[in-house]
Amino acid sequence: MPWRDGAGAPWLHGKFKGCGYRMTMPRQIILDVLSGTADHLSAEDVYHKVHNAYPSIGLTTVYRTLELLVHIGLIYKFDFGDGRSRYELAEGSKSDRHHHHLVCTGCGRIIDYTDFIDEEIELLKKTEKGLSEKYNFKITNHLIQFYGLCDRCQNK
Amino acid sequence: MPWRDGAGAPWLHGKFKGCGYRMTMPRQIILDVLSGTADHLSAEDVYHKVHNAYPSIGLTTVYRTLELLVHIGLIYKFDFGDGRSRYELAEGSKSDRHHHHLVCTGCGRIIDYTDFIDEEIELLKKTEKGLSEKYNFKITNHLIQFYGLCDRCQNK
DNA sequence: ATATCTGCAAAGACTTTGCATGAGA
DNA sequence: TCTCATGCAAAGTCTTTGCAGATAT
Repeated sequence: MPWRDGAGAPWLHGKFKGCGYRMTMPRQIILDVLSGTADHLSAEDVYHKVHNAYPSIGLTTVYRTLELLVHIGLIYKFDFGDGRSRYELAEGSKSDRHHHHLVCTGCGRIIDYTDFIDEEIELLKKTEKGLSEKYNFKITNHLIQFYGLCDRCQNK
Repeated sequence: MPWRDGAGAPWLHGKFKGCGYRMTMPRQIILDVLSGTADHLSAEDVYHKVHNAYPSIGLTTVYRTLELLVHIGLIYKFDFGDGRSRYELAEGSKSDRHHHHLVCTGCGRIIDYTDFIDEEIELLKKTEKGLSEKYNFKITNHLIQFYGLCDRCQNK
């Protein structure tokens, strides 16, 4: 069976094979789904979207693939406090800018922002360096989120 | 039954009553436990510690009390990625400085740090102001965490 | 006195695991 | 061919809910 013309098909094969993993239909389609949305999908969201193109897929496979993709570094896993994990493509995969999140504690809406990112990055670099030295802690990642009420939820 | 000489007994009564809640033994002891540790306890951690002083307490009450304390703003709830929520006293309660966390993805160890906090706060204020205006988003809280490997886990 | 709080048991929600079948390289 | 991946079902974990009895004010 030929590969679908998925978003990241060409170089993803290499990425998978290089790590000793096989490129399969479910994996391809899950990546397509993640590439094709700007939302922050939960495992079940992904499952439902994938189901359209590939009805026989199981939720287990979705979980296992997402875990794998996080491990490879192709996607990020987030917790926004609503009890389920959410996933989004890592920057390298798309022409996505590095961003952080505004989380509405009223309705759960997530807003991506890139404002002040340059200054943020600068401070983060400095902080990472300082913390690495002081605590001998090898920093690989960071998380910044703001919580509050979105415009809709303020008027209630 | 007289009140225990708990850490925050005096002013907490007021805080509870002012919000229409009753100050009970379980609540008092849970607060004592949270005040008496620098760790980031899970609900079950709290349950076990409270159990020593008050064996009849139920895990349900711990969950309900923690939720209440978060709601009142006396404690913060965190997710460090290990599947369970963790709690720590808010700054006002103790003479605790505002801090953020280093999370070791190897062993789950949490390190509090206060380095660069002043610069961080400054940038955060600026960012909060900018984001509030741009997205009409009323920011109430923020979260900053660094992930990586602690000294022990790097040598494995 | 009475509205709130508690503990137990059961249910709920999300995620992981075991295992036989199926599919990629 | 032979290992890796999948799907189903079942189990696992953390957390929430329902309800009768206990408790604070």
